[in-house]
Amino acid sequence: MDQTQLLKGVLDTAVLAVLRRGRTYGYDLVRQLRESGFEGVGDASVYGTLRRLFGGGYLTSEIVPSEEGPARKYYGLNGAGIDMLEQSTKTWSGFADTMNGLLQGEEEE
Amino acid sequence: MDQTQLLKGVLDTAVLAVLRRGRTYGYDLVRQLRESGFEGVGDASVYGTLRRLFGGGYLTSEIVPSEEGPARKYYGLNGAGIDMLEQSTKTWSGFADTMNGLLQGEEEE
DNA sequence: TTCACTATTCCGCATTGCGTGGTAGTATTC
DNA sequence: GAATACTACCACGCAATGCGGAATAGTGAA
Repeated sequence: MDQTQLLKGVLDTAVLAVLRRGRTYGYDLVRQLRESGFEGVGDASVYGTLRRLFGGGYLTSEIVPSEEGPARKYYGLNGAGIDMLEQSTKTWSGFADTMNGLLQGEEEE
Repeated sequence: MDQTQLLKGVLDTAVLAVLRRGRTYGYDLVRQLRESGFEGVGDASVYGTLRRLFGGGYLTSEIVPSEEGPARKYYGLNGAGIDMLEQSTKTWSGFADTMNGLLQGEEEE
């Protein structure tokens, strides 16, 4: 009923997609995701995703002092991250097509 | 990377969508899902989904003896199931739009 | 008879990944 | 110094899928 379960397996892709627009830190990433439509996304989920992606070698990370709070941890895509984004974009597209076909009663051929 | 995680939160919708084409039993439903594109879906996942949906009051169920094996358990949509399908179709559409927007770098306004 | 295979249903365990609630630290304002 | 915003992160729980296996029923082969 809610997006919770839909998010699974998609949040990493969403995070990578936001990161493609430019480097950011977790707190801001959450904000961007919510503005993009994932309103209910939890910050901890995003931090966890960032941790997983970074641990998997898909992201770069750099700590930058801030003047309005604690230091920010900026993340950015590296080569592997870009590859993964492309890859999972394809997976998503195929999946979405399958889903849409099913939902529309596919009356083609 | 694979569809495993993507399936979560979508399998029920997919099952309902297949059921809208007509009543069937689990084994055949698995076959239809695989033919539709969800190739890796596990039978136990589908049976679990059917059990959940039936338990939630979204399906009718009827056991029919078969001549080629054990009795089949036919499932069909009832009113609640149809409502749920409509509802989750909307949720899915919104979600997919959000995702696609993110992935396409949304250069609109 | 026993073995193997197809058809069909279902259970238990492990895993993955998101949410909730909580912790903690810095800067600003009162 | 108390409150509030900004920022990062952890531990625990839960939901849902996969995997492996079991059980039932029928058919055909060894």
